[in-house]
Amino acid sequence: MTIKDIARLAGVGVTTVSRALNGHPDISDETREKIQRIIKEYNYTPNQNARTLKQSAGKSILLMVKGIRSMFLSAISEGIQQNADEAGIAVSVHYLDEQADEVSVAIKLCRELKPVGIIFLGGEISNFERSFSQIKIPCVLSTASAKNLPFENLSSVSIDDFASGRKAAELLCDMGHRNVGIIRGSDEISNPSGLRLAGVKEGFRKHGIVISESQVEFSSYAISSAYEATMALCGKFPELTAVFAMADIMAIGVIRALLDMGKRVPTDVSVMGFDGIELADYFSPRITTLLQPTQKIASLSMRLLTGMIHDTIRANHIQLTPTFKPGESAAHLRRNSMAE
Amino acid sequence: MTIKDIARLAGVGVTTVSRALNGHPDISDETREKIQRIIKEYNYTPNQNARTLKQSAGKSILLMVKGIRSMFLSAISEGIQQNADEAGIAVSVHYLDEQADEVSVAIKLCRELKPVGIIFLGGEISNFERSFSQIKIPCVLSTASAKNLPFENLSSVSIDDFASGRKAAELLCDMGHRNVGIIRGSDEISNPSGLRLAGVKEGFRKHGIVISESQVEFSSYAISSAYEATMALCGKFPELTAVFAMADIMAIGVIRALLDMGKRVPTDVSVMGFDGIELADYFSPRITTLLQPTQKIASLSMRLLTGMIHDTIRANHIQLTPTFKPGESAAHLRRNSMAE
DNA sequence: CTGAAAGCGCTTACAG
DNA sequence: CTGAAAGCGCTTACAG
Repeated sequence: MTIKDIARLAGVGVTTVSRALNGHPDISDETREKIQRIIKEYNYTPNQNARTLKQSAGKSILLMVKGIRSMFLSAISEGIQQNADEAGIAVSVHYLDEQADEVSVAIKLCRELKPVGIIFLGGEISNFERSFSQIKIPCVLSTASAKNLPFENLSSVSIDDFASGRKAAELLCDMGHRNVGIIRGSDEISNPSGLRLAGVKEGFRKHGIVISESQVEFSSYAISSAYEATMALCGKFPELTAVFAMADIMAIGVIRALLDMGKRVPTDVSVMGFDGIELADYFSPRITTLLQPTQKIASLSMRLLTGMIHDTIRANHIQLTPTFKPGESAAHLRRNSMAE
Repeated sequence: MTIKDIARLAGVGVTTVSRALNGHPDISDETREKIQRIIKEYNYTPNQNARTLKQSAGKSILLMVKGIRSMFLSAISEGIQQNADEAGIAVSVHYLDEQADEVSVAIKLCRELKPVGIIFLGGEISNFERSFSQIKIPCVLSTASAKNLPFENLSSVSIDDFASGRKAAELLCDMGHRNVGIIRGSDEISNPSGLRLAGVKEGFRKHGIVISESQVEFSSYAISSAYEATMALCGKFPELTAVFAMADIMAIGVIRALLDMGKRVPTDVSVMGFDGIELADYFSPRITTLLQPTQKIASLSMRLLTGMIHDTIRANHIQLTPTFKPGESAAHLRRNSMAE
């Protein structure tokens, strides 16, 4: 069943069928209805390959989600898709794992899908530096800031990662913690966890505390990875009274590791997470965390992208602030366990 | 940059470039190497739209994953992709949400991707009954049995859901539980949770216990949904001493709800999960569960599919057995809280 | 081992 | 308002 069959059945040319298919105005109501009836009757759907092969430009946007299992990104992704639905914009979602190069994949997809714009959820700055210049359509990087990148067609929506790290440090300081271990993500300085770590250091420095490398461990976004990292951290920095994990999913591995070492949370060790995923609120203890405004990130990403597509705005870099969400996993340091 | 440009650059015809691209044998080493050098140099990748538009049959398999956020299905999905990688088979993964009709979507994708086979992860039996007859290529349904469906090109790999439900009932009975609440999934009788519920009833009947409708609540695969379901369940069946949740992700919502009602797990109420996702092992308490053999499901699914594709086997329905995994969320009923 | 030509199923100027 | 024709970038008989 092709457009030719429909044309024959309807007694019209293929051009006319194409017009009916694409809601083109130059067609009589009568003809359009007849064609639509036949399409329905034969349950015909046009071949997308042929369509995009020929089309000079598609009309959908591309959503690249890096971190298929991430509950945090899922929440934003769903928000974006909802926003797009409401605006009548088709979105083609592509999932990548943590190691993939999202920019290279996007470049390839651009040729095949010819999207009008792209939203990158959870991208890696270095991938953008390496090859984003090949992408010429409007794009938005969500959850990491692109303000230091030299691209005029790339906006970004993120939290202020440096300030967020500082805030985490201050919250833990206010609770009396002086010996804090840190579980961080990706090892790039310009990525969110690099910026947050710098913020944490700055926050502690204000209180006269220097964070050394022995207080920091790397982890991927797998719970098991955070578990291992915590074991290693406690080995090299046993005096810690609190752990700051840069993602709630990591905090879960952290808490389990602490429990397995016979430590109570938060009585012996406090744990602070980051992101504010749904699971954090169902965990036991409920995870004390810094909540990222996922719905705001979603709607702003869409708004920036459509604005750039319609040429009403230029590339723009928005930074939001996370909210402290008290849970049950962090508490004031007890006097008797203070090292000082 | 198209195949024509490459042909011009290499001083050969497009047919020859196509041959080099597709690893066709009828080409001299010299020519192939020259073409490959140019492809690398210009970083050319063929347009998939044009390719599949023309190709009578593709060579990739389709993997339809229903339940994008499901950690259980993710584990199987990753196993399948790994198996496919090792066998040198390309797989195109498509994610759907719980409400989508995976069979209709697959029918559409077949026309566009022309896959040689499809694996459905987490499908709904009723969708297969409605429209699977339109699919003519070999398919495998994973995690639900298709043995009662009349399709010669559809195999299945699943656990024996009825026996699994009975096993859960027996385990809880052995722990002394007589008043067990059940949090089940999808409301279709022929789907896994329907079969498991029938198994649970059978298991309890052997011990002279009848499970009434007031002991059963529905839940989606969202933690919050299981939380609400548990609240409702405890309202209408307050005497329960154990809850069987048909997915670990539900068990998390169940435990949180019980804790919020001031009940201790497992001291006051035992909770048994299902699936054996990684998170279950990091939760506190560790979730007692029935572990599905995800890696075995993955490898068998691939083996069945490739066997059918190469016509060496016919459609086949394999049922596996889950393993009891003792955790910390279920325990023997304490004497003093026994109702009898 | 190689290449010219047909054609996959659409869309898009172009002409009427 | 409508249709014949060109062409998107490939693959695939076919002929050499």
